[in-house]
Amino acid sequence: MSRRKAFGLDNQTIARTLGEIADLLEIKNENPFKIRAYRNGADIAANHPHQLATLDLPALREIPGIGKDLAARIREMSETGGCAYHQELVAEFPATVLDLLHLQGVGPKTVATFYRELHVRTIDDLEQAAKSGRVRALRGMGAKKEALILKALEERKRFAGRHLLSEATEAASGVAAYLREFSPAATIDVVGSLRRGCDTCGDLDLLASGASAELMDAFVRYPLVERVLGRGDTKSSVLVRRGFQVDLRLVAHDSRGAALQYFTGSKAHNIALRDRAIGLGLKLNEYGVFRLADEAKVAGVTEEEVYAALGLELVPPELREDRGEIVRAADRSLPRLLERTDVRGDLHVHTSESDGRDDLADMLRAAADAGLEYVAVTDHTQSLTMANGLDESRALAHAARIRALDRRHGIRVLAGVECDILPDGSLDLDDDCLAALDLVVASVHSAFNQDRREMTDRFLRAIENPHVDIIAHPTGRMLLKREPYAVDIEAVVDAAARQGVALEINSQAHRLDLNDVNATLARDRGARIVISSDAHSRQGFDALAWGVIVGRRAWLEPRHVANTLPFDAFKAGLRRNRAR
DNA sequence: GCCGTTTTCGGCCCGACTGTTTTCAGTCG
Repeated sequence: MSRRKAFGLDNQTIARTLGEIADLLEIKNENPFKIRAYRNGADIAANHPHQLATLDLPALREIPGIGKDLAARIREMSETGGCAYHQELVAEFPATVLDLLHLQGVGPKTVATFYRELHVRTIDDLEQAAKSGRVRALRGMGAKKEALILKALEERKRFAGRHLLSEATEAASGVAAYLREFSPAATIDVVGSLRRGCDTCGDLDLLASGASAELMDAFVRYPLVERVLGRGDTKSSVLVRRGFQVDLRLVAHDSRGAALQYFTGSKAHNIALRDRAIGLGLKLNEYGVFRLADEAKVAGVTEEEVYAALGLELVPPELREDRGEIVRAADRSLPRLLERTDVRGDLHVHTSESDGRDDLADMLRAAADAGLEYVAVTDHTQSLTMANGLDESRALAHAARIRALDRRHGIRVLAGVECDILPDGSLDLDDDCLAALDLVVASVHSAFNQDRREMTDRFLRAIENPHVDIIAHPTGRMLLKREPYAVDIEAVVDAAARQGVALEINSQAHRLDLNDVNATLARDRGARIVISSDAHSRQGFDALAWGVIVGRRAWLEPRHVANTLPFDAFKAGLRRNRAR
């Protein structure tokens, strides 16, 4: 297989361009279905497990949602690095107006008006226009709208919008607990992208079923509320401390199932579901499933019943992305998704010997308390001096201490290291040392700015080292902070599959790396996958829950994840222990 | 712009809230 990638054009870049075309068409007030087609195309590109730039025209057109035009645009981008249609649109509306779309309460129509009437091109232009009272003078606007825009501009500066899954979960739990206390008879559910387990969340969606109207008053009076964005009888939105937008919807008890389904999304999943409903002579909304013929309600109390009315088995929330789950639900062949309790071992754990907070014995006890059957202790190596990384002699001495504690705290142990992959792809400890350990996790912590070729070769060389068992956090992304390294993940996955090296889903909430899409790719290409906590303290094992969610979003079953195996079977399956 | 076992034309998911509108457009999810 050729690894040459024209312009190194990745799916995210294609997705961004298609998304911008959709935004610009929206500002132009184009055909909404054309806009949807581009939006859908962007979504497909962002979530496609294989590099679209490597596909030819017929292969692109085989992807549902990619037709003649989109396929041609993707090919054009792959070959030239640009897209004439996109440039044409940018000539009409400067790309900077797209920033305006991200402001709360500002949509494409408003952006078009600002640009046409006030020549607003940038966020700063808009701020000046609003401050000088020019916004309120526009037709359809007023003093209130102008004040709202100034507020949105201020908030944009304060809150950059998105939140880690872990933080969002914590914030949502707080609001939900408050609402449950106020209205014990109601059922409070967390829905939206949080329920689907997305790695970051823009806002938090809560659903209250069977609550009295007073719950809405209680909601907008939640002590952490900083601002009420909207207040209605059945729907309200607030901003709470630390920049979380929280939306609450109220429905009757007998619509809970339909509302859970509706507000969990995703949008693409719901559209596909409603389409299916229509085909069955039914209508699906947040209140239930209804016969089109006579409006009779046929389901809505539980989610199971809603899916059943559509001839489907219940789809786990993590799969609701319109990535084939509906067909599988119709066949009753959805996977038996991984669960936290399936994970028996943790293969990436730090102690105070390097940069962990707790000592070896405490970490082993905590791992046992977390219900684990085995744990690999993998402290950093010497090139990470600020983490007090181990050289060969310390690594071997540490390994002896680790092995001495095997079974001592009710848990089996493996003596390992998290060995740095140096910029040239060689490893940070010599081969004799690595060979003397039970397990070697290898990862990149330096020279992040290497180009795609160098970084990819660096990983490939590390994978070729026979002492490497696992590659940790393979793309190096830091959610909301740092993009992934420029690396050809497909090439890394293929090499790992060939060499029997496992790829890690790192469970740290700011990493979640591999992500769901890449984990699916790894599974498809036959690479071994492990889910590890990267714990740096006794509490760090809790993070495994996040990694499991990523695995679920990647459709992983227990059999796809090596550390669901019992200790002996896992150990025997390690690359170093297999006859080659 | 995409799609098709009744279709190559004519469809394409649905509802709540806000502000400025005297009946509705825009935004959001």
